[in-house]
Amino acid sequence: MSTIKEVAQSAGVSVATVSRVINKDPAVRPATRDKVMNAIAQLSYTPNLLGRHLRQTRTNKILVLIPSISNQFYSKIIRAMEKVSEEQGYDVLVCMTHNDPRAERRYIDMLVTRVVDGIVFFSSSLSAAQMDELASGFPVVQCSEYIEGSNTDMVVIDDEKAAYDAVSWLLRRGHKRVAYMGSQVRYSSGIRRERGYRKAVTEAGGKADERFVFLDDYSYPGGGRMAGKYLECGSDRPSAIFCISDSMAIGCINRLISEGVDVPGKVSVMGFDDTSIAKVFCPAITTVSQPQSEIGRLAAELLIDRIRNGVHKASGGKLRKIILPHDLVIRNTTI
Amino acid sequence: MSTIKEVAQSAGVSVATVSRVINKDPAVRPATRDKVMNAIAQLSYTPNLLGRHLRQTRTNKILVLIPSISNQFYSKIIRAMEKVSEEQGYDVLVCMTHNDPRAERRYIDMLVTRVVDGIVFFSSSLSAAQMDELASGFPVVQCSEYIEGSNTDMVVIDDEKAAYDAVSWLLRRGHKRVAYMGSQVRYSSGIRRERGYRKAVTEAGGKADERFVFLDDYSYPGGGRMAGKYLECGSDRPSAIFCISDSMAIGCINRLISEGVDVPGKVSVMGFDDTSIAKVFCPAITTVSQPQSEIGRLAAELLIDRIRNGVHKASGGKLRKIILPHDLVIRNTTI
DNA sequence: TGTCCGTATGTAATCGATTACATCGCGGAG
DNA sequence: CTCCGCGATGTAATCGATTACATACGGACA
Repeated sequence: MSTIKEVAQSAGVSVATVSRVINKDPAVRPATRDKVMNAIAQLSYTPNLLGRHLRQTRTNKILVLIPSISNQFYSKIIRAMEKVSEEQGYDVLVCMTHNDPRAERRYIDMLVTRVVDGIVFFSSSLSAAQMDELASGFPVVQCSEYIEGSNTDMVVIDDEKAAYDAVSWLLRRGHKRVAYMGSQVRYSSGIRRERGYRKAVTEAGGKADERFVFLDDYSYPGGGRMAGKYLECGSDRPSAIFCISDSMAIGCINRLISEGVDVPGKVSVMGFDDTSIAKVFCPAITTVSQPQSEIGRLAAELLIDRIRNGVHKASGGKLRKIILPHDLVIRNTTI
Repeated sequence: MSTIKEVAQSAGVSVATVSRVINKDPAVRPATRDKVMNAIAQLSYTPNLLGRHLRQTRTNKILVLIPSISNQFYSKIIRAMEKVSEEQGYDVLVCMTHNDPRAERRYIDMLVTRVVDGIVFFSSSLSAAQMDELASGFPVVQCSEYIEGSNTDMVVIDDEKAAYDAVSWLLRRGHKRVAYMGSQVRYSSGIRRERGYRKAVTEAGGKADERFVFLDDYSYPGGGRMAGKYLECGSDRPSAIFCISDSMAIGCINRLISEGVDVPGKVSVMGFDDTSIAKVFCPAITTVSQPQSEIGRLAAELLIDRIRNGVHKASGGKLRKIILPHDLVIRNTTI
């Protein structure tokens, strides 16, 4: 690989001039520019960004940290982030933590060691203090998930209220009891949704029956397994199930149907996220939708603002916690 | 942010010594090491990797380029890559091209400008010549998809044969005709699968009826839309459908069922990839499985080998094209 | 013609690390 | 007692770029 020095030599100018040409400095004579451009083409030279970034102390890249790409939910959000980022001249990198704190640490290091300019967190295993400390030195935004007690910019929905609304709706529709299917990994959103679930149940005069609070993972198979447990409960089981993801709901519904239990005839099932399959699935899934594009757009904007204006000065130093509205989408898996 | 120089000053040693401590050079006295460690902790110093990488000319990061994370197929493959990479001390970054050549170019620049050490391509919009040129200077592996006529390391399955096997199986089971549902975006794997489809149909004495070759996108809704077109074909439509992805198959099946068409009673539907939902879905989906973990593992190994041993010297300079076996997984959407 | 000024380019410091080589002090061998 | 070698540390070059500052040149003006 050729360097700026070789180009300079080959063009018969100094490295400074080559750098000027690369950076489109108007103060270089057309004739010189041409010479340099030729040399660049000749040697098929591309600047080493490490050198540039080292000098400029910025990289124009942002990192998005998610647990896993196998969860469809992130797809639309990240797409929106990419749109904003592209407009603003930033590249978006995605890394997966698989809820492994060590992996997370390695990727956070990319920020701390200045390989990227900022991070969007979807769930983190940091403590509130650690997160706050990171955010005090680097541009950081929490998205969808957030660490309880932490103070950073964030874009979220009111998960507790969303779950409360969903479960309340089921109860109002005449279901006496509602089962809960959540995540074993205690994502903050999961905790809040469970809280909303319990609140709705309690307020309706019942109390949450621990036999009907199931935990597994976010996947289709996870939903299937929980449906299995649910079926083992015998005939006094609830007539409605609130799942905290669409994948769970689908895994669950398929299991129920294959065991001959009619959905929604015998059991109503509700999902969460309104991912692309929810509308297409048969029966179409009743679910809680989040404004995914809006979430992604805002998160990217907040982050880039912090990057551009400095961690402490952006938005006058004030934190921004944006809570976006959720929405109940009634389809055909509930009566 | 503090630098190595500040740490040196604060510890009362030279930068060289600090660097030695960071890099665990055994030749530094325990007492000095402690002084330095203290200073590091005091200043909460973290090395700037740009500086290090600039000197070392490697970054220990590999980039995985995929069209979009909304396709579940990549999930398990990338997971396997992450495992290998972690063992070998590499970080995995994922970027999405959305089939936009400009976006792809920007991410390839991360390789050319030495921000990452190598790239795994899942589909690319480069020409064969461009890909070959890139591969002649940088570590590159093509995975699942590959550009026809290009010469790089690659890990793939025999898509043509896989589709041929799948469709032949349907024909042998007594289906007189088989419809094809593929991707509008002409991924190389799609082209080869279509070729395999046509070959099977032709060999069985028929010829592919263009009315029954549908193209849309890989998504659930795409499958639904094609099912709509299929239904419009009236009563002389084929009794089996071969889809080139599980999502398509699911979207398709759901649409068929909701229109009262029994699957597999009236129509058999076959998917591709054996993603996690295929087994769980009801009815469970007959599909073509690819050894995803194996694909990911091998692709990462090939790439890291090229990175470690140099583009031209790795594997004695020979290209490695690994073709892995596929497998027909018979479940309940076909008779 | 001499001074001044602006334009185009070169020189060299700099970013933050690594690392080849130099240096220093100390203990053991002769 | 001197010299050698080795272990521990420092000095300075280096990676590949950017950029502040210096300089050379040429033209305008008095």
